[in-house]
Parts: sequence; C-alpha cells; structure tokens
Amino acid sequence: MATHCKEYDFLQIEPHWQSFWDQTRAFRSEPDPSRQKYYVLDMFPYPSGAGLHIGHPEGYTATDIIARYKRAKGFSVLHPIGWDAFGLPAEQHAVKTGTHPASNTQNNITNFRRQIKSLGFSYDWNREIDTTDPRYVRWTQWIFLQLFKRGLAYVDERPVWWCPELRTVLANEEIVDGRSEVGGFPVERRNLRQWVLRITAYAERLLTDLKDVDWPDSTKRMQEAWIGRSEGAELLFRLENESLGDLKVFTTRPDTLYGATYMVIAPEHPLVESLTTPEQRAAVDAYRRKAASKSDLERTDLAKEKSGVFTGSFAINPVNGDRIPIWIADYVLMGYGTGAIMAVPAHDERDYDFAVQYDLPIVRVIEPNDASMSPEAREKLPFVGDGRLVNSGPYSGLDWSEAKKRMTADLSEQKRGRATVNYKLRDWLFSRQRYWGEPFPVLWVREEDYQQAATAGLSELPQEPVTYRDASSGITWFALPLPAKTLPLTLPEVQSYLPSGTGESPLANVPDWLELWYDVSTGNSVPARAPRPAGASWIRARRETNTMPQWAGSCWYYLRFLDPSNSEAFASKEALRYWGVPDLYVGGAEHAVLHLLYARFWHKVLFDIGAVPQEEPFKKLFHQGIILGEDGEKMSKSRGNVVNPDTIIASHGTDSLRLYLMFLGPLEAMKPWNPRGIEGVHRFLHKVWRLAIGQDGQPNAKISPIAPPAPALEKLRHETIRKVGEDIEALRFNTAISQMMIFANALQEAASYSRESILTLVQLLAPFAPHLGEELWARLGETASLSTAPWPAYDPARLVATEQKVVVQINGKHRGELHAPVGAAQDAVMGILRGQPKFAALIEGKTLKRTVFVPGKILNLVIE
RNA sequence: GCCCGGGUGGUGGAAUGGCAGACACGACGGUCUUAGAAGCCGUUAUCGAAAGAUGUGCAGGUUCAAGUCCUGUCCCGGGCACCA
Repeated sequence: MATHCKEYDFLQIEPHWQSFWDQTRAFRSEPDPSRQKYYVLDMFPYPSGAGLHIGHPEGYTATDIIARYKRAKGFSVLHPIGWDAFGLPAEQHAVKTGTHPASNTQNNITNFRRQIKSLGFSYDWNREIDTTDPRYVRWTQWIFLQLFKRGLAYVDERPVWWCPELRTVLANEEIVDGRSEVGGFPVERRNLRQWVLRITAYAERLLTDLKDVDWPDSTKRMQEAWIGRSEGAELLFRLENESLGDLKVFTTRPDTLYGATYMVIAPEHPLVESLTTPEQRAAVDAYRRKAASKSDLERTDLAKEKSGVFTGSFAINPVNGDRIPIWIADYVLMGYGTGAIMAVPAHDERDYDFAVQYDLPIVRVIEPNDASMSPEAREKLPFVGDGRLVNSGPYSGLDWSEAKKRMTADLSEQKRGRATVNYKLRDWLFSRQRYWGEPFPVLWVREEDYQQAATAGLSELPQEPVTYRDASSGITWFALPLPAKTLPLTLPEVQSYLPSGTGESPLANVPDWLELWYDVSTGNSVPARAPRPAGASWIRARRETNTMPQWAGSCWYYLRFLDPSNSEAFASKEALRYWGVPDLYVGGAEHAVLHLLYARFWHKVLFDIGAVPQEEPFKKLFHQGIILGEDGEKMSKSRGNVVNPDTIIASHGTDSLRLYLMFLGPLEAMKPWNPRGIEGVHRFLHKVWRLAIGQDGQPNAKISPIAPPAPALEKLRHETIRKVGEDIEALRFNTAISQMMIFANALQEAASYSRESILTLVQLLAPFAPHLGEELWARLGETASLSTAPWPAYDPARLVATEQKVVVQINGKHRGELHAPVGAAQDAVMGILRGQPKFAALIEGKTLKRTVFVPGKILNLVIE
C-alpha cells in the first residue's frame, strides 16, 4: 500500500495517499446512531479567479486536524466543503468577455477543487455543494418564500448606494471609504425599489441569544454594537401650532427633560414643511438642498462642525410648559429613533456643540454625585455622567436613574410618553441589480389577479400583501410568490451581462423570461408575446428582475451539507436530527458581523417555522488570524508579497505547508510568513522519517522489538499524548507541534526506542501531516489505514514521577532547586534543604520570618 | 471620540500568580566530507573575567512571589462612529 521510496519523497507520497483516500472514500460520513456526531465546518470559499489564498489552507488545516482527531477519538465526523459561487467578480468577468458567468465559475471551482485536494483535507467530497447549482438555488428560494410568507420580506423605495461605474446598487458593506469595495469607484445616493428583509424583528433575540454561543468575545461585542440596543423613552411634545399635532422624540435621558432648550428634527423629517414659517422658508429650503446634496460620507466627514437652521416654530415642554424652538440639523438622522430629538446641551456633547454654535440656552439639570471630583470638573459642561437632578421642579434631588423611571411613568400616565427600546440595526437590503444571483421567486401582478391567485391557493401568501406603487403609471403592483413546487426559478440566457443602467438587472432585457401569461391554478407560464392561453386562470405577470445578494447562499449552506442531494427538502428530518448544527465553525473575522448575523437571522426563522431544531446555527466559532507577507504587510498582488500554496506544495510538500501554517503561532493571531520557517518544519518531518525509516528504506534499526521501553522515554510518550490531545481540543496547534518536536528529539537521542514510541509519534503527527502519517504507519507494518486507527491513550499514572523538582527562593529570588520525593511535605523538603550546604549557608544565622511552600513546585523562605 | 485585542531575545513565539524566553528560525563554533549539501554535537536575552546583577512598552501599586492581577500612561492592530 505504501510507496517504496527510500528517502522522504513527498512528491511521490502525497499524491499516492490522496488517491488512496479518494478511491477508498475514506472520509465519507453517514449518520451512525451508535456514535456521537461531530460537525466541523469551514467558511466555504468564494472560488475567485486568483485561486487559493494562503489564508484558506490556514483555517482549513485547523479544521482538518480537528476532523481527523475527532475521527480517531471515535466520533462520526461531518467535514464538508463547497463553493459560495455567486458573486460580482464572475459577473464582471462575464461583462468583459461575454462568456456566461457559470462557465467562469465552473472553471474557478475546478481549480479550487484541485488545489484543495492537493492539500489532503479529509472532506467528504460526496457532499460538495455549489450555491449556483439549481438544485441548491431551489432551496435558497424556498427559504425566501418562508420569509415572504411570514411577512419578513417587503419592498420599499429607498435611497441606496448607486455606483455609476458598476451600474449597480451596492450594499453598505460593499462600500469602503465612500467608494465601491470592488474597483474603488465613486458612489452616490439614488432611490430604487428594493427587497428588504425584516431582520429588525429579530433584533432582540439576535442580541440576547449571543449569551448561548461559544464565540470570541470581540465578535459578540461587534454584533452587540451592530444591533445597538438602547433603552429610553418616546416623548410627545405638543406643538405651539396645535393644528400640527405632536412632535415625537426618542431619548435615552428622559431625566434631563427640564434641560431641553431646543428641539432638532432631521432634514428629511415629514414635519419640516409644515413647521417652517414663511420668514424661515428661504433659509430652510437652502439648508435642505445642501443636506440632500451631501453624500453620507461628507455628512460624517464634517462631523466636527455642526450646522442647522431654525424652523421658526416652537414646541411645548410637557413638564414645565416652556416654549422650545425647533431647529433642523443633519446631525439628527431620520433613520434612527423618530428622526427628532429634544436637545439637552448641558448633558450631551453634540447638543452642547450645536448650542454654542447657535447661541442657544444651556440649562444644567444634573449635578455629579462623585464627591471626589474637583470643583472645576463639577462645573464643566457638558456633563454626561450620572448624578442628581437639579432645576427639575418636583424631581429635583432625585438620583438620575430613579428620575428616569418616575418621569417616564408620569408622562406615560398623561399619555405624553412611554418607555421604549431602539436599535441601530436596520432592515437588510436584500436585492441586487445583477444577473449572477438567485432570481426572486416572485411575480408582479395587478390587484384583481392577485385576488384570483389567492383564491386558487397555489401560492402561500403573507397576511398583508406586499405591494408597490409605480409612480409613473400610478399602478399598484402585488407581489405573488411562485408555488414552492415550481422551484427553482432559473436564470435565463442573456445577450449582455451589462446591467440595464436604469437600475434594473440584465434580466430586464429578456422579454420572454420577464413578461408572462401565468396560470394561477397550475403555476405554468408562457411568454407574454404568445397569445393568452384559454382558460380563466391565466393572468398577466411580470417577473422580479432583482436578484438576491451573495449572502443568500451562504446563509444556510451549513444545513445543506447535512443532506446535499435531497430533492424533497433542504435536508431530511433524520439528517437534521443527527447532524444538527456545526460543533465548530472556523473562518475569518471579516465575517464577524454580516455573514454571521444574517445566517443567525435565517436560522431563527427556520427554527420558528419548525424546520430546524436549534435556535442558533453556530455553537462554537473561531477566527483564524490573517497571514501577512514576509514584509509584515498584508499580502497583495501590488506589493508582490503573495505566497501561493501551489508553489510551497511543489517545493516542500503539503504536509510541510500544513505543519508550518499551524506552527507559525496561535491560530487566531495575525502573523507574518517566514520562508525560512517552512524549512524548519520540513526538517522536522525529515527527522520523523529517519526515526521511522533507515537508509535502506526498511524500518529504522534503532526500533527495538524486544527491549522494554526506557521509563523516561515512556513517561515522555504519555505526556506527549496528553499534551497533543489537549492542545488540539483547544486549537493550540503550535504548542502541540512543539511537544511532538520535544518527543522526536528525545527519540533521536535515545540509543533505541520501542516500536510503540515511533508509532505514537506518527499517529499524533498524522492529523497535521496526514500523508507522512499514512506512509510511515504502513511502512512500520500496520495494515489498516491510519485514518481508521483509534487515537492513542495515555495512562495518567505514568505521568507521575517519583521525584520532583522544587525551586528554592529566598525572599522571592531564585536561589536554586532541589529534588524531593513526590508528595513530600514542607518539613521533609526543609530537611533536604538544610542537608545541602549551598542552601544551608544562605539561611545560616538568619531569622526565618515566613515560609511559603507550594508542594512539588516552590519553597520560598522569607528571612531577615 | 467610543468599544475590543496586543506590546516578551536578532525573528516567529512559549509560560494554571511560582525557574521568563519552551519549541523553532537565524547566527556562531565543531564533527563528517576532496569539497559542499544534508545530518549530528555545542553556544546563542543583556551587562560582567567571574560571582553575580539586570530584564517581558513606560510609571506606580497589590503579593512571600507579577509577563500574568490593579491604577495611570504611551505605542501598534481591529471594529464602530453625530444612533439622541
């Protein structure tokens, strides 16, 4: 089974075992009720034209080690891979070359698959998935229909980022520093009809359920910050012109209500028109024009300088009847809270800056409690800390937290306010004006046709229809979902992949796909240019031209891996019950918010409809660190510091690359690539080879068949089994490797060693360097594949030595060490110490003030 | 500005409050060789001839004992950013 090379010939060994694993389908996983399952998942790659980046094998090696280790520990392991294959680059390539994005995507996948296979990962290739495969798209669309049915999808005309160069809409996350992430082109605001998912309905659960997952703290914090929950109150201010009703504001500080000296509404606030007095009209119009022309970037860039304009109108403070001027300023955002605030300049930095700039009154209503504060600090405004109320009528003297509660309750009684919670999280803009994405399984129809379809009952409709009014025609269109059984809705062939440039995707240029006669009783359709088929159930319909963003496919792929070829459901109940959700998920921190938040949202929806049994998709999450170039800079083509895995595999072998990536430092750390480092681990693998195989290609003569193992070596063997196992469990691969190096060095120094010793080393190393592992395992005479061998056990009793080293300190300073029997008490150790002249001299004639003794570790004598 | 990480030899890094620098890389010396490569053996934090002293960004503190805990501060990296 093994090769016959005499030297460590990785170029021969690695392909040999890769085809062995392939042919024997060694890593196929099937549900096995007799064994515990373990599902270890990588963030699946986008198959870019550039091929595998060195960051991919870093994370993938980590999960592969876990997968191989867990298999050896007797788990039934699910370790799959697939392709997140929709995306803008393939479409841009198509625009440039005119070739179908699918063919470019398939080429890239072929290259990625070759590269990943050459790394020897133990994926179950029977479960490979591709998000662009119609059999996959079908279920992505099906999940969308579930969201739609529950009222979690809607359309909205809203300002989006428009990139004239790419002729498409971009999401916030696709914009970096005011330019498109892809290409770096300028972007601007434009209003378009968009699909939006109501993720805000899940804000509270997305926040509170973070406590149940084992994730890096920093990632949880980022999600918390993104969701941005804040508790406060909505307060109603009567307007002086009573015919205009009330002005509703959101505040987290209702306790400062007596300090409100002006109000601010956003430039886009609906009351702007009616609040503006004739005298202020010109100034307000000028200000609004200016605000509208500013991009968001400019708006935030000019953050330091506040600007605004007075409306001429006043509101009435509900607690004291004060007349408060109402201003317009762009530091208040229409998208958060109510788009209006009460400004308390004494206790808010932004309000303070604004008040100073426009010479508005500043009234202190909170005094600090902290007695240790200097008089100057107590006087300083704005003061945003906690304290006691002053100048606040009947509430003066109360602690601020108490005042918050009472004032909110009192206002609530008068129907002038209520306690409320606000989130920074916005609904998720879910459509793109592109070709290369999942089409929405939705038809736009007229109201009477929608009613007819509703009666026919073929499609599952939301309680409230999703509609939009076309401003130019005045027609209100109704969104009719396709029946689930007709899915997938596939992409048509197009002449050009260029977006229409009018805000619609290239799909708008395919009339036969777009305009239909649709049969509400069967779900059948024919192009609209054909005559209307006979029968009352045929209606006129237009397909949705938007496609879904790339996030759609990656939101649920971990579920498809459970049962990838199922054509009845996205996964069978049995598969869902057995495999559940990933036990470990490894991927880059760049997905800390968006992908992981979106996937959690979809998973919770699936949980709510009873489609999955767990509330959270990813129990344990780990981020691998970025590997920097040799120069300590981020790898990039322009810097010329990119390391290509193929090159390393050719020069040093996959096992060396894998081992080096893991030895480089802690998995989560950002660390620079060092070409000399790969030589080091490569030498180590050579050393292991020589420990196992002699120059003649036969097992090394130093391996003793009969002699009992040396006790010290045997103890080290057990220690190494323990340490490597513990480190793998904790994803501390760098220290696991160093322990194996220590063991290998000890074997090399020994005159002879047991066969068990070298087998142990090979086996512990195998998850890291699986090809060398299999080769040596077979060459040492084992007949079954190492991939099926159980993990070696260690005997805790063997770890205990008879003698222990005790460090001797005098006044906390290291003064040497002595050896004492294990478990020796303080008195016994003191006895040994006094018996050694070196130590006895140190305490001679001194007063022993105190003795600190940690058994088996340290003896610290405090003397005078 | 706010929220997270992190600063340890020439380099990557190791260290449940208990011997700082494991394991490697690099460098230097030796061995083998006609020579080299690969092995193998040794040295390698700093100062010092040595004994010893000093040493984990900086300044303090807690402790018998601090890289580790606390306070302040500087620097680097990541995230968020007028969110009321």
